[in-house]
Amino acid sequence: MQSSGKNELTGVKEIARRANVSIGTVDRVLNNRTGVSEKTRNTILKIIEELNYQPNILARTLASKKSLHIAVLIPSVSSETNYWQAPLEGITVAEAEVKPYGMLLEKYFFDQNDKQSFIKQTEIILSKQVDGVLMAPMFMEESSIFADQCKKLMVPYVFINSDIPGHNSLCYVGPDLHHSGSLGAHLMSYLVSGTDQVLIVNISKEIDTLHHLLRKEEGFRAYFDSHNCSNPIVKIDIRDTDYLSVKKELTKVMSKHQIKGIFVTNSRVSSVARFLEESAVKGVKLVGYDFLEDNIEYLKKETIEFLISQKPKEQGYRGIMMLYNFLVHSAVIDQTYYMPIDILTKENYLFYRN
Amino acid sequence: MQSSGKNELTGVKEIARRANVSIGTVDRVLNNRTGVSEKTRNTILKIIEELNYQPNILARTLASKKSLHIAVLIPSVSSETNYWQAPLEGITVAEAEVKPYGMLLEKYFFDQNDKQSFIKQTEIILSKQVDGVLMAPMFMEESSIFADQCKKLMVPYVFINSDIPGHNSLCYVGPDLHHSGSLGAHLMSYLVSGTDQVLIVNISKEIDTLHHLLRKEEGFRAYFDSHNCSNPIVKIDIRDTDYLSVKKELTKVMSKHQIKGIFVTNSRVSSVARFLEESAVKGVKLVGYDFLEDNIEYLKKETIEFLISQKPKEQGYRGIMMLYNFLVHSAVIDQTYYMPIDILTKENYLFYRN
DNA sequence: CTTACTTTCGGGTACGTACACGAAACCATT
DNA sequence: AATGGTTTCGTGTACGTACCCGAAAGTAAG
Repeated sequence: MQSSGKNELTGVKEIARRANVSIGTVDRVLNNRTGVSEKTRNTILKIIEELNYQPNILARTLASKKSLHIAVLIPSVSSETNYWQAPLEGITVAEAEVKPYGMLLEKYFFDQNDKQSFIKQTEIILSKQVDGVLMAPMFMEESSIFADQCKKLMVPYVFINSDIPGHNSLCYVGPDLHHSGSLGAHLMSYLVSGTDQVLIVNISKEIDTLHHLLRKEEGFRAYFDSHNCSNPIVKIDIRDTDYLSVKKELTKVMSKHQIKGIFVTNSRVSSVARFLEESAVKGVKLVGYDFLEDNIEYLKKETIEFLISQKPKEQGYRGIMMLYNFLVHSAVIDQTYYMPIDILTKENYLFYRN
Repeated sequence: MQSSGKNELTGVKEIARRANVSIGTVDRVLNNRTGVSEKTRNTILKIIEELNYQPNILARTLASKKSLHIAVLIPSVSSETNYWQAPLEGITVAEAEVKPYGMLLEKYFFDQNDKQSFIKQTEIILSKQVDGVLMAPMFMEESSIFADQCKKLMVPYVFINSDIPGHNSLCYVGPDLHHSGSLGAHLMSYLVSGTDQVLIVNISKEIDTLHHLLRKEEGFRAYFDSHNCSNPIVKIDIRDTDYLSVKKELTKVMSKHQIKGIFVTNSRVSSVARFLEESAVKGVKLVGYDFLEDNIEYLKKETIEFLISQKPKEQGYRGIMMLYNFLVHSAVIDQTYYMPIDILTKENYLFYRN
């Protein structure tokens, strides 16, 4: 430890000295409060400019007994899928990091299969006084309405995991779904040969979330088109997420077609893997999504060839940090923060960081 | 903004009140300074325990006019390779982040091809009074000596990008070279068929850095062994890094063997790609390392099939943050922080974050 | 020129911690 | 008991900013 360079003439005190006023007046200018004549305000402003004054955040948040309240609105971790565990963890890490700097998080969870639960939570949030919102806009319509209400209250909000374009959120943190699907297709192209049939599987109960899956499907098809692969592509939507339903649908389609590769557009890929294993199907290559325990098991056993993951934990972390940097450091925020599209294999999954 | 929950009875003042002493005494205990009787020290310690007291970092660094001085010792960004640009960027980002909290970085660069320049810089660092060191231990011997000197001075040091095991550094931040090589092999196995010959290329001038490349080669071979791939593996070391030398060596080996896949163990893969293109060789699949502009160009043109990258920028960022968390938050640091092993393709490189 | 009222500003205290200085208490010698 | 020395502790000030209160200056009306 060494003593720092000292005698750097900076801070409100120096500004006050130069402007020949008290620090109180400088303070009023800085926090643009009333009670300063236009003349002195200008001289002070000029001096601030000259000095390139940067307020000391430490002292600021120490002196200010205010806290920033952030509402977090994401799906609950259901027994059906624990995908949202990861973003929640990222949010919790961020929480610990920003807490000493005066940011408090309040978490609200909703049921992915129940729009009403979402609406109810938004009402609660609106009744409180919050300074920012981090949300997963799963339900298009309802999320739009809530976002608009936030905008009216001048409360910045960040979308996470999936986007609703056109609703100028402070930022979107999440995957580029189209390219994500294209990458799936690229990987698949290594696994099948020119004439093999390929199956796309969408497994989702809610129409709203299905919409996101369709963007991946588009990307997938786009790759095969632009690389003039002539593989026939079959596609099914499975609207019941339990294993038996999945099994039934897959059995049907697999008997009808000679499928050599399957692309599952979300984390439910483990159900498909289970099906392949149980029915002892050989030679079918599987590509799917997300670093979940179930999926990794099948990756290890090489039932799943590739998993694509988009750093769900970091999505949560970044989302909070965006709000933090905006509200505390008044930083300029990019409108979209696309997550990297990560490829997981048997060899590298051990080193993966969500 | 809302006012926070207030009247939380915490802080030195509360401790002092409960222990019936002044805050000065509490302060002495907290910073374990001398001048406190064993008895009162124990009562204060107990109260601190009970309250689960966490010192306010803001107030602490505000009141303390000390700064932490960190020395950063990494290769300079040469014209030959700008790999170290990325870690430097990460370090710079971290610098901006920790500066308001009283941490100052001093950067020292050395020439990768000149051990003397490394030694000279370590001497300068030792002559200054620093509180921590982040270094790339490229030269085995010299790095060991420097690390030992740091240890003697009780200065924590973090290794970045490559490790020297057995030198209990505070932490190693970087890739697991063996697994990295295995992944290269896995990817290669998709690109060649059972009997094709595969070429491993090490391009490096310095023996010391060559050592790291050998760890990747081991991993590569290990994969082929454990998956009983019978592909014949050829290997060359190229000790001159300029293009003409690379071209000469490659021409020789390619004419002698029927090579179908090439694995380049570091970022020099673009030289090999250039060779393939200029000599109009077709049907040879190329896998190599690092998200560098030259490499990406060839990835786009599909001359390079896969690039493996290990977040060089984040390595720099994490390295600094390790020291920050250790020195400022006195956090417990894991001994190794392996970076994820990322796979880059034509489809996903756009979204890659170093 | 008062009086009353508004605008503009300075001084003081507080946030939670670090650290220097000096006061009080303790102990051991004469 | 008086002296000197050491250990133990309390008080005060500082870090850079926020915010309150009241003083000074300015303005308008009588």
